[in-house]
Amino acid sequence: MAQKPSIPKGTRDFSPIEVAKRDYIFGTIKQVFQTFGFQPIETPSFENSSTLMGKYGEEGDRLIFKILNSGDYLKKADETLLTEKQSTKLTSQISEKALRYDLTVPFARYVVQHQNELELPFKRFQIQPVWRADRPQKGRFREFYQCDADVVGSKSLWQEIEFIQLYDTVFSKLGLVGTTIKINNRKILSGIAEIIGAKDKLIDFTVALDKLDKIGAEGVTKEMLGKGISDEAIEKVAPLFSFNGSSTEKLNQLDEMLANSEEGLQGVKDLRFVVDKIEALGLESASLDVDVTLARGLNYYTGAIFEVSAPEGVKMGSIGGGGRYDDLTGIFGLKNMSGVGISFGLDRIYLVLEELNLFAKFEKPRPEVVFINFGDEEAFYATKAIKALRTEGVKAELYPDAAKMKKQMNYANKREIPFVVIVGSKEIEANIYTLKNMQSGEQQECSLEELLQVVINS
RNA sequence: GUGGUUGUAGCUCAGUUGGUUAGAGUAUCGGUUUGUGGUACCGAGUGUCGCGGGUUCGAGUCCCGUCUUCCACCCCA
Repeated sequence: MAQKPSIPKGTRDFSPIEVAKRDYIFGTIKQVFQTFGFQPIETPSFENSSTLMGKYGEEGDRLIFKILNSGDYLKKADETLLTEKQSTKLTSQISEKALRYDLTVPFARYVVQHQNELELPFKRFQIQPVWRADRPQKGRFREFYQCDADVVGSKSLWQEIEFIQLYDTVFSKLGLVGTTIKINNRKILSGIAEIIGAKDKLIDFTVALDKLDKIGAEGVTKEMLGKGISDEAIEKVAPLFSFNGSSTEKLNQLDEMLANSEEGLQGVKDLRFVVDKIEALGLESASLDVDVTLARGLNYYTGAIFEVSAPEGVKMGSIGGGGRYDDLTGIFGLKNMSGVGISFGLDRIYLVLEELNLFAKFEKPRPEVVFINFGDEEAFYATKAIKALRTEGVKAELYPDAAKMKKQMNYANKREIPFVVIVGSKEIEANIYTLKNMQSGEQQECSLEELLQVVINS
């Protein structure tokens, strides 16, 4: 009984054409990373659970794929936990490894572990898959690629400016015009929370504020009330719900609102520095938008926060994000290592490029010439020519079986291979090749040199 | 984790108020054409109708469970 094959939910197979398109995006991002001075590293697909757990909040812990210990893993497990079905506690006993959830935390681990070998500031990029036990939906998978660039060992705001330029460069090169780079600063959010006396509820407050564009002022108010933030406090931040104007105007308003918060004012100052420089330098295809509601769930951010949204009209979650974290390595025992980084969501960028038809010029990967196979003697003769073609960098192949010619021609046709070479006893005898142009249908007899020339010049 | 949605041939999909042997297009293979593809014509094969249970004389069709798909929430790239 044949079993119907399937792949786990949230995972995908990639066909040759899809791989070609993905490689194009990878290549573009990689090349830009390198021109900005980043060096590649790679880390293992799975880490010790202790490295990952607790770094992404409670929700994050739930979404981490845990790897079962090998061997008789239940032997060491606590009987009581087992009978009481305490999954969370039991998990730490039967699983000591987990698939990485993002690239930032493994990078922090890497920095700490290799701190004595690194030249600071250290600029690294990393393009690898990550896994999340999430429920899939549009643009959300359980296995997907992240393309991260981070700098550690520098608090310079110039780094933040560079990242905005980096985003702009990548999206411009991909032909993705009209992206919006949203920027905010965690210190501003802290400052606001401080002003309204809800500092202890900073996370709840920011998560609620983050949903403004989705659920509106009313929804946000409702959610804040639900989290125990007072009416009075919400009234104080109400101006944020209808925040608009130019970046400078927004920043001026924030200065006023945060006059009594030292941290908040510092955030505005930092943000202003970055925004002013970007406005003076200009961007190619993206636009920068100061968005006070931008919060991002990850709680390790301490300074700037970035998020990139696709051009208007494309329904897709953010296609990139990042920010500054002052103490990500602290938990691994290395203090005072400020870092800032950004991430590209490759799979979502792919979907956006597809939707906007920006892959139009893509061709299926295929050889340029295929040699018809009439039998071993003919194949031997053909192989010599194929070797010569390959030496010249021409993608050439021999049809592996001496199948019916119709079948071989059909193969060339289906794969859109532009040239077919026919070699039978007639050709061998005259030491020539019959070259057929599949598009025009024209055929010519030629020497190896002529064949090379025609194919190369096509 | 919550709510909804989807599943029939390799692919895209029909399939009536439950009723005989579940169809079409496309793809595949063979032939018209033994050294010539794309077009045309002729022919062939293909399905545990997602899986498991139930109702019924009878289930692709109705009910329940489960998995999968897609969507929304939560969260996030």
